[in-house]
Amino acid sequence: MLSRKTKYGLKALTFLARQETYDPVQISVVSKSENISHKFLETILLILRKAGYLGSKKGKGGGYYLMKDPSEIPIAAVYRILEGPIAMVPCVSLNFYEKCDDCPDEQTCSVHKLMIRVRDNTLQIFENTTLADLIEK
Amino acid sequence: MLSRKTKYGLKALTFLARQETYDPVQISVVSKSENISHKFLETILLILRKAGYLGSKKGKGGGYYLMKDPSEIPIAAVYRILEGPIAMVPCVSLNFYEKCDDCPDEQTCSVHKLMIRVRDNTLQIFENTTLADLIEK
DNA sequence: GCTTACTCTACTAAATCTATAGGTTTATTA
DNA sequence: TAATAAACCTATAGATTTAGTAGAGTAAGC
Repeated sequence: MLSRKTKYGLKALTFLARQETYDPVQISVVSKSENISHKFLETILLILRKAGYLGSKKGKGGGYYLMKDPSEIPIAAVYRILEGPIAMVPCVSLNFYEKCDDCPDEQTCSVHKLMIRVRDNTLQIFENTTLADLIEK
Repeated sequence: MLSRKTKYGLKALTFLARQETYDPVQISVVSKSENISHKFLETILLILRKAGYLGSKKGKGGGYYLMKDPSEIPIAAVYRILEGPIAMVPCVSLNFYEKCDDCPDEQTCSVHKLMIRVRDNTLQIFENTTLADLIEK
């Protein structure tokens, strides 16, 4: 299941990518347009800013804006920041690898092999899709 | 993330599928071999039995056994029983469809389109992989 | 009728998710 | 320079889910 955090984050990013200019857009404008709680969106945008995808400006006329071209923001990156590992089990994660405590041998684990296939497939989509692809009709 | 319930369920099923005969295997045998809490596995196997994939026998010499040939048990079915929808958002789920409360129009939703692609890919793997495929080395 | 092993209901502890509250900081503008 | 606007930050609360436990009940076999 995709968390609301990630879903809202993606929606907010596409909203910003759809703007004609990259002038700052207020949180409240995004939150109203996309039906997202203002306060919740605040924390999400903050995370994306700290990750370097958004810039912000304080005070009147302030808001958030994209720091990169949408074509340079792969979904995989956004997903990892907001949701965490793309893999369904930590033992097949490339960026967040962890050994399963119950599994003595990954090589012979049936779930492991299956989940590698799922990861490769999902990864292929997430790495090769960028924000720019999402804003096309 | 794959829940432990599903992971344990898949491991238990492959364990049963690897047996030479389909004589009943005690929960405790499976739980020890696969490092799964006995009581937790109990509830998982019960679910799989009620779904028709396992049979059980009570009393001495009792246990669980497969009701179908491993090649007739697609991973997708097991996943849906134990984990729920394969889709990452309910609005792209085939079997558990639900409208998103925040989204006014699915046709123009960028997340929706993306998640349909992910679902199709994952589904393709889960539908075309059976228990029989998992037990091969 | 005793033992074995599955069945079933209910419960709990911990973690995670989805926010919300409320004050702080910074920038603009009148 | 005072007022205002808007992001920044920390903490926390409520709901839900997960993972596992407890313990009594039921059926099968010897």
